[in-house]
Amino acid sequence: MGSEGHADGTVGKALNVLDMVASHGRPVRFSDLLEKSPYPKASLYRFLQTLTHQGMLAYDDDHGTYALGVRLVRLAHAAWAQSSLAPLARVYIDDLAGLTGETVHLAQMDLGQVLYVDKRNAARPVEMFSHAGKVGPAYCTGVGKAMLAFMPDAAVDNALSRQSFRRFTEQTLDSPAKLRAELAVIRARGHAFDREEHEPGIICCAVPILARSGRVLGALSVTSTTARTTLDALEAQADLIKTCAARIASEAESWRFPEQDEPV
Amino acid sequence: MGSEGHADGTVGKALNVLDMVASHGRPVRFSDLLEKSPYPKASLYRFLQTLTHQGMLAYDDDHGTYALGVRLVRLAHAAWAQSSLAPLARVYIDDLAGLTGETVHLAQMDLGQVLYVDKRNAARPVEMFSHAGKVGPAYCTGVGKAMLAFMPDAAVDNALSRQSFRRFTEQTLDSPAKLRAELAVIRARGHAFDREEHEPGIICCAVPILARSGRVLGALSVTSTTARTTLDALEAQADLIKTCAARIASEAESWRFPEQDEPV
DNA sequence: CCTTTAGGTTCCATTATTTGAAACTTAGTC
DNA sequence: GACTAAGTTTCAAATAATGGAACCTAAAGG
Repeated sequence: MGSEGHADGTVGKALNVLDMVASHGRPVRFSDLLEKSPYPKASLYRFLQTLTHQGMLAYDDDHGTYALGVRLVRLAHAAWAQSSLAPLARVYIDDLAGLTGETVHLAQMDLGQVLYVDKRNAARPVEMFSHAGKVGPAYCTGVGKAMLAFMPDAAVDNALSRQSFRRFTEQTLDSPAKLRAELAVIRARGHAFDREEHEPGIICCAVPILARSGRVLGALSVTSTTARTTLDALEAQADLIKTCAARIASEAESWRFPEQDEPV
Repeated sequence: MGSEGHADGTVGKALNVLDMVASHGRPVRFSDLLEKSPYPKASLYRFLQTLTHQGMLAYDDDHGTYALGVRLVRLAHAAWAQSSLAPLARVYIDDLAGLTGETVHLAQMDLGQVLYVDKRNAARPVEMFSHAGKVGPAYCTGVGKAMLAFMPDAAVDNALSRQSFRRFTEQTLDSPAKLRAELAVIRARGHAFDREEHEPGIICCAVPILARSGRVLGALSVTSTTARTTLDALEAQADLIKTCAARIASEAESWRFPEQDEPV
């Protein structure tokens, strides 16, 4: 929430307003926004007008509320298709989910947060859009730690400065120092664990997806519950996950973006 | 496509640039954009800088290309969750897919185009994000015609002015007159068909999702192939689909739901 | 080794847009 | 019918956007 960095120019301010609507989570009234907003009434009003007219927001006449507009859904489809690993990783993830019989997550780093871009749930299929686009903390998730462990120092510093280090469970690493120690271990070992650090009973084994250059492209994890398996059993799958990650990385290197295809 | 609305203000122009990047379909170089752009070099440059700095675009240093940024994926998740029918329709769509054993689409109208917001594919599950966010023509799809048939005249006029009326198949209704005649029939009958008007072999039966006020919230369709079934067989399911649509509408009423039509 | 060229970036005086206090208009209350 | 809260419009002043041209920089050509 309270994010608002330096809104550069009018566009930045307008996008900031967009975020304010998004972060509210449900349709929001003008006056509610006005309270949270750093902008004067008239300015906020005009931003909302513009964004609505542009289809980025939708205004509900009956309730007098603003919500995010469908144009965003359309843009996001393109964003997901053209700038996430998900499309090219799909077949490999399917394989991995099939082989392990567990839930597989594909994530990327976004401003110090983990952004889930794809998911395969062996048990219940579908439910995907509900997870793609979702964000989580980097410091207490397997994918987050796997990516941090292989990022350049400057990027790690930046990312760590954005972590809350809130203690979700007994196991949560609740300080930069503890996390940095763990990252060293992960870098040496090549894979990360989530030892119920984010949610009780949820464990995972995660590996980074690395370009040949060493750049972190994303991370891949196999997730399960303590009721069903153990960390050791998950670690036994580590090589399998690494192989899958390597395939995705290799695919990403040679990726040529497809010509605009036929719609629908 | 030819996105050319009147860009109001700086924000509108910046969003137009965003669309230009999106419509290119793959990472695009500055000079490629410059050719398509109505803006002078320096202005385009600054828009790209701003959007990149804002996370709406991502710049690839290695290739010197711009692509849509992950911030959009995050925003879209929120948009989808708070302003589409999909979240509240999910359970009903699952039912319908189970009962019919066919592919079910949930769509909404967006600037004269059909925007698919959810999908259940009985045969192959998943593959969802790849369809949610996708757009299609309104004049030759079942969901598109179902919505048009129940929209107010002004909105229909507006939507029709945006249709290409390209002939995808022998059956495509290729003029406003033919379409308007069909819409009258659909309004009287309560459901629409796609008689292989968009893709050969693909047929569907679609119904609008209407608020109590009569406002069109979206549309629901059951899709199949001529190889597997017939229009008559699909029509036999019409009441089932209508019931499902009614349930979704009723669910939507009790939720605060933003209006999303009224372009320009 | 020295052009030339193309793709990209920056400058800066001019111009158009944004700004925001205040006035105004509803729609709802007491 | 006066009072209030919520939303909308106005307008001169302040600010940001504009875009032609100059400027880089790296690679291609002579």
